[in-house]
Amino acid sequence: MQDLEKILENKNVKPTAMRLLVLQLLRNKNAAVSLTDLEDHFIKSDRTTIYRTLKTFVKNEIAHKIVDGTGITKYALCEENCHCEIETDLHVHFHCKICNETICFPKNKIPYIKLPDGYEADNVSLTVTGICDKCNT
Amino acid sequence: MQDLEKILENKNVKPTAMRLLVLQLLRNKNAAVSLTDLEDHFIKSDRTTIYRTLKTFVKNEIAHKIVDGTGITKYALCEENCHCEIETDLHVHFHCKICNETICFPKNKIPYIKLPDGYEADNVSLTVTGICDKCNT
DNA sequence: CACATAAATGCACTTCCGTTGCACTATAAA
DNA sequence: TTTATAGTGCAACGGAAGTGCATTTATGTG
Repeated sequence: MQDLEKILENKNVKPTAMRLLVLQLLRNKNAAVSLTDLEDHFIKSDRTTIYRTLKTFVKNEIAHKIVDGTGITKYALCEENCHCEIETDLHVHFHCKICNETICFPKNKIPYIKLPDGYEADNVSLTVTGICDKCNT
Repeated sequence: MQDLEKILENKNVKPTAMRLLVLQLLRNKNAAVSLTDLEDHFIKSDRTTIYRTLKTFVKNEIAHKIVDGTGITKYALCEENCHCEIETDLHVHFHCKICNETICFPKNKIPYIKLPDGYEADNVSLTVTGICDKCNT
């Protein structure tokens, strides 16, 4: 619990109760979570507060915003030493259409994409949709 | 115009007026379009009709559904001989955060992603976000 | 300690998009 | 012509993201 505060302070984010709770949950879950997930979990807290907490986390490079094709924004903790650089820090995500979970594949870095002249990339997302190992018969 | 009907009939879709219009627009645009885009363009037509037209197109492999990270579903025509197979038919998409357009890079096929044992893929999306050549200074 | 300021939180509300149910219309088959 | 089927239009719902404003909590200063 102590080190959770450290994580926030290192990113210049004040360790409020809400932030610590969200951070803790993100850390214990290896799947990406949505705003609604958090809302259902922290029933005493307001949606807006959680919403803004996540926004702060993304802005201060504590968490990633993940696009998994469901249309619902998910969030997951950045890896250690992540600076959200597109060449080095981005990995593949997998969305299971059965259990509806979205998980990170940190080992699978996103390969380099050569764009035509004039195009400039600042983010890349690669999502695989299918059936995860647990849901696979 | 004649061949538009052919395209639909080849996919077992009856060539109604609405479908021909949507197909024509998708063909002339090299960018992916959203339901709202079409709605704004065909102001005399109902949203639901266009929605279902797109749904039919996707089901019958006339168009792709595209995830570009904006949270808004976009659509683009399948390439010739596309069967929406993940190994061969899927390509990279680029979303420009300035002009808000999403375009296809049919030349950039999505590289093969090796998943852990037990995982089964049925779709892959790779989207690059940034600034397109037209919006780049 | 008292006060002033700023940050964080909670509540209400809005907007946007996707989706569905139902009635109506046009088209194709008998 | 009648009947069935497919397509279209209208209305409405629900989920999710986002905003404005009031209230509470934390922080700093005299």
